[in-house]
Amino acid sequence: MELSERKKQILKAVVEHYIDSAEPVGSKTISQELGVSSATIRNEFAELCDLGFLEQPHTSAGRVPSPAGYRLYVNELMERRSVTPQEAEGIDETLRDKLEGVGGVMTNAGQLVSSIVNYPAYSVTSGNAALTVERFELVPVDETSFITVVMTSDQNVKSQLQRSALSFDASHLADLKHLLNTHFAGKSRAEMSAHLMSVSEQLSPELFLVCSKTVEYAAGILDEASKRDVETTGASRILKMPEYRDVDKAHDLMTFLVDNKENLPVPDDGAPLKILIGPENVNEALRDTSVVVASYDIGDGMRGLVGVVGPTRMDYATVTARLSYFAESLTKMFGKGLPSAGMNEEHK
Amino acid sequence: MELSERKKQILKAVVEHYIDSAEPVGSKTISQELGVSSATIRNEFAELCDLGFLEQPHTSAGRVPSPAGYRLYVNELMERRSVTPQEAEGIDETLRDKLEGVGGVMTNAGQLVSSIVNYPAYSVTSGNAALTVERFELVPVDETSFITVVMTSDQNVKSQLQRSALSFDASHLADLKHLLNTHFAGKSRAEMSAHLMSVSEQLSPELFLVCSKTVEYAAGILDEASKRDVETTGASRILKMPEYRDVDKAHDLMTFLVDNKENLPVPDDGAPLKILIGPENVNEALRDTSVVVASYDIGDGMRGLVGVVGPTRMDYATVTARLSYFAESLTKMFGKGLPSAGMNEEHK
DNA sequence: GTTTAGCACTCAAAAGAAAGGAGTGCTAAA
DNA sequence: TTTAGCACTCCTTTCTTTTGAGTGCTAAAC
Repeated sequence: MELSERKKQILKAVVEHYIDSAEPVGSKTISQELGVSSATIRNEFAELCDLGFLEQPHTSAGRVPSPAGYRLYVNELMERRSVTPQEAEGIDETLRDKLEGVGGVMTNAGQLVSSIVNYPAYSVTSGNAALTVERFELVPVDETSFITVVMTSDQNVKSQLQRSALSFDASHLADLKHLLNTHFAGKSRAEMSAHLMSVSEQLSPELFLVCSKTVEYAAGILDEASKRDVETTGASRILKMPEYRDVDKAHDLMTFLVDNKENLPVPDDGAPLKILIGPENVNEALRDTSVVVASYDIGDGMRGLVGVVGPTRMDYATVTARLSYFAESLTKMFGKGLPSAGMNEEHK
Repeated sequence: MELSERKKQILKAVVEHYIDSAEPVGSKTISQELGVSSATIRNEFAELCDLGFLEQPHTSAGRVPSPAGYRLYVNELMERRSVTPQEAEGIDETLRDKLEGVGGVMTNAGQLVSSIVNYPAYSVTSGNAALTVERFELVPVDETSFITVVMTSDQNVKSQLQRSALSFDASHLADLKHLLNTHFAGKSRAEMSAHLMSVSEQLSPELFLVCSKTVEYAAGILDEASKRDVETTGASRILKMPEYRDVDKAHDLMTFLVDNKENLPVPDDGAPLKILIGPENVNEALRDTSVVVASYDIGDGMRGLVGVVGPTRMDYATVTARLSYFAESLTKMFGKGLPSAGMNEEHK
């Protein structure tokens, strides 16, 4: 059954008032706004309660949106505005600042978002499990040590100084490098490990040791890259929100955000923006918070996620506008190629 | 003037009671403990107040240690115990766990300390400004790109894929490498920049561009390494402490710990352990907190710092014992050489 | 059939009043 | 010098009262 136009207006007004006052909304407030008497509003209130869109903290209090109310608001009632020029400018600036600073927008994405929307935020960089080693390079340093350079299929380069009991001259190294490249390049993490076994018999124990050390180093890089990484920031912002005046509640959410960040929602459909309201969150600890999460394109078909966590009384309009804009900006940046995107191994 | 033995005993008892109850301590409590009447204690209380070692929240309340009281306690009264076997075991285990995980004890040092002492903690890795590039290596990839490998004087290796408009064959690269190594290896950050100018005239514009890109990459590495890095963790632990039941107070400290971490005390005398009590902290925001900070040896004469932040009513005995043990363990580890200390460029 | 004025009613929160009790300071005696 | 005794302070707790925003319902007005 479809709600009457007036009921929608009322619901919208209640949600919006509640969002910026955090206080139950009374019939009088709404009556002034819509130009009908408070008695009429009260009748409508009662029906909206029956329908499950509003709730009453106690008999003689105003109304508060229920999760279903927020849902309807978000789906149909909310004006899906885009960012204002000022907002856009602010976000652009934040992005510029951080970009010039220490590389890796992705790593600070959470922090940026948090400062942009003023809620705690998180960022997920979903790992690439299909990554392989494109090539090995070995650069001699002195008799007993050399530099291992590993280039992965996403054109990242990492390197390490490696010492060995054996002494190597240039030709030995070249042989080892050839061996590594023919046997291990292009292989997945699992294949590399498996192959290491079969190679063991063909080599002298000493050489095998060096070889396996190198392969393990490479495997470590792939492992690291395949891991999903979740970072949260700005958790302390909740302390300024009336719903978290209760220290224990605040503590619970904060420790969840810090210690349990892996359980933050990571939607895997490709939707650009997802809103999870209160009990829609699977995770117990998020039952009376809302999460807005957006995905952006890293290139190579890979995606990153940035999310915002706040009370259900979240300013959905602003958050969605800013978060979308932020995610789109990131996508654009990766599309155009970052200053040194994919060419730089350093994070942070 | 030296305090009487009994006054010292009383002060010690008051501090210790207050540390674990967070409640003003009355004469009766102490009287039971010392076997003198409460009236006697009250007389002593009054004198200790006059001397500035105790304070009275209000007329009819018990006594609370003043900063000077804590100071005396820490300097003379506290039993400077070392960790119990159980504590040692716990810390060793924490260290082992994290060590095996993703490298860099230093980066997680703060987190480890926080979990060990149950207060917010921070870790400072003081940068090395004297670092130089030990050598450059250039590894060809294809006509227009190569891998730049930079090895710094602390034996760290970093590398980057570099593209160029120019096409390079092996001999060109060898020349460029020679150029880089003769002109820029062993130079400090500033010298490198300066030298880049003087080289500019000897090279073709295109070659100079490539050269300067490489040098800038190296300079960036040195910059990064010379920067002091402060990380804080466990800030939310304060929410469990009675002095931070007030959300605003908690918020202030937490945002300070997160956003102003650069202002956390970083003592530069070589003392292994330093305790800063309340107003002894220069920083306004730390005026009613105490900080215990220990330094550990990274090797090569470099030092790292780990610190603990808490209310002045901090459990100094436990914190100092555990923190010292932790710092000593780290020093030992770096001394013996970590699994791959100084050989691995990845952090985080 | 809506809408609205009117009114009695509810209930949380704020304000006030009273009781309780831990702790003090002071005095005077041991 | 120590301690018992006692009046006093003032925070905390509890209970009561007041207040007021907001409600639900009814009956009249549109």
